[in-house]
Amino acid sequence: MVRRTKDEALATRSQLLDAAERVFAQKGVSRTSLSDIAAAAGTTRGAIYWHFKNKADVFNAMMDRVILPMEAAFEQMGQWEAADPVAELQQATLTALRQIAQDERIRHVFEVATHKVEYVDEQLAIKERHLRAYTNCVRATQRSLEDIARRRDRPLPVPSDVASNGLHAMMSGLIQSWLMDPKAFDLVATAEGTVQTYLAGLGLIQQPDNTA
Amino acid sequence: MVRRTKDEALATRSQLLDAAERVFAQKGVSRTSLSDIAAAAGTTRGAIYWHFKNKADVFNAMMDRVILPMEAAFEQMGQWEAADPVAELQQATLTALRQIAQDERIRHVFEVATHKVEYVDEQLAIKERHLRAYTNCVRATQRSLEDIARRRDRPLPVPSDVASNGLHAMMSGLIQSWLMDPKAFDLVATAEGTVQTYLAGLGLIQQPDNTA
DNA sequence: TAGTATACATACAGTTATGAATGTATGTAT
DNA sequence: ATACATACATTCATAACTGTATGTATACTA
Repeated sequence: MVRRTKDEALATRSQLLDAAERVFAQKGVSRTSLSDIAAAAGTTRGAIYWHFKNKADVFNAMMDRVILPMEAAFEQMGQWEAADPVAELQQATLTALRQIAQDERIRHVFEVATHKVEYVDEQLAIKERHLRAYTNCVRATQRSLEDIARRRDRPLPVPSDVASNGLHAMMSGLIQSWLMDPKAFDLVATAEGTVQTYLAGLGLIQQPDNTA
Repeated sequence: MVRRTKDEALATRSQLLDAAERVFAQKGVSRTSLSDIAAAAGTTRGAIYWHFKNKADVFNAMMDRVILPMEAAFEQMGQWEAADPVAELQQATLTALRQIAQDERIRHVFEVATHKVEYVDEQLAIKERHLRAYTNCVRATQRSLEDIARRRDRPLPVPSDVASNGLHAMMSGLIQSWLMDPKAFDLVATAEGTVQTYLAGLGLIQQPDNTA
């Protein structure tokens, strides 16, 4: 009913995205109508159509808001020469998991992205971006592994692309199954153990000692 | 227009499920109408409503037709004492992957299950079953790993639940990312390498030799 | 301070899917 | 041969969602 100031308008925009996160996570993307989102945000569809083109646009904006910062953080890895590249690799993989385990909003968005959206038509663009980000991440890890092997002057037991694909598959697999049933296991602890095991299998670190 | 014999009726039923597999894989579950499926099967919605209750029922029947046999096959593992349990474990994990890589129908259904359906409402039941199957599989592997460790009289470097969770996460993660982009890497070859690496990390086999 | 663009709310028209109801011709049991 | 159940096809009413068009009161701007 009233014209808002610019700041207030930005606030409603982010409230709409907040609402979208919640409703998408609860009902799935296809089964939530724009009315649902508007109601959850305390507005009407008019506000949505003012700020966004349509539901796909809302979805993209919601993803961007969470994914872009995470991607930026990952781009950092391997930029400068690390003293202990193996430790750096472990840290990089585990920080992402910690965020998912701790931050509810990130978890909601990941939940939507993994089990509450169908990657067809308009959403295909997101899938492509998701895929590119994943591929970049795998390649960065691959380069890192090759660098480590070169420094040690000993080849990896498997090709570097195989090794990096396996590591990332383990990560995303853990995230997936943990999102399906968060109380089945402790995400961070399990990830620590399995990453150590895998890196030990690659001959990069010693086997963890399980004498508890 | 015509009354069919019982065999013909069963044939239409499976033709409907075949059509559902194709159309779901192409358009996603929520965006395909029952008219779409009927048209793809060369019938009308009347046939669907005769054989199934609604779209969710069609989806469930479609999943059952592929998943039930696979589950049954997995139940076999570890039933009798294997001469080489480690090899048995490797075989069990790899056969599932080979099926997905080779059988187009299984691949379609997995594609739908991973990226073309939203697990909410009616589909929640399928998610639960999926989860139970996954959990059973993880537990079976866990017991197998414990058995192996006991035979060797040497504990695993990480707790057995952590070890088995990691192995299955790697498998499902590989399947997921391969389905997203099948030409990114060779599924079976990569799985072989990473499983070997992981089992080597657990101290169960020697490191693979990469001197090609 | 008048005018305009903004930030929505409301109203409307069009499309589409759903489930139920009904029609119908044939297989099948008696 | 008759009667009924089967295996669909067709029709219909309804609900829901979408996009657009329009209304409106206010913030901003000159």
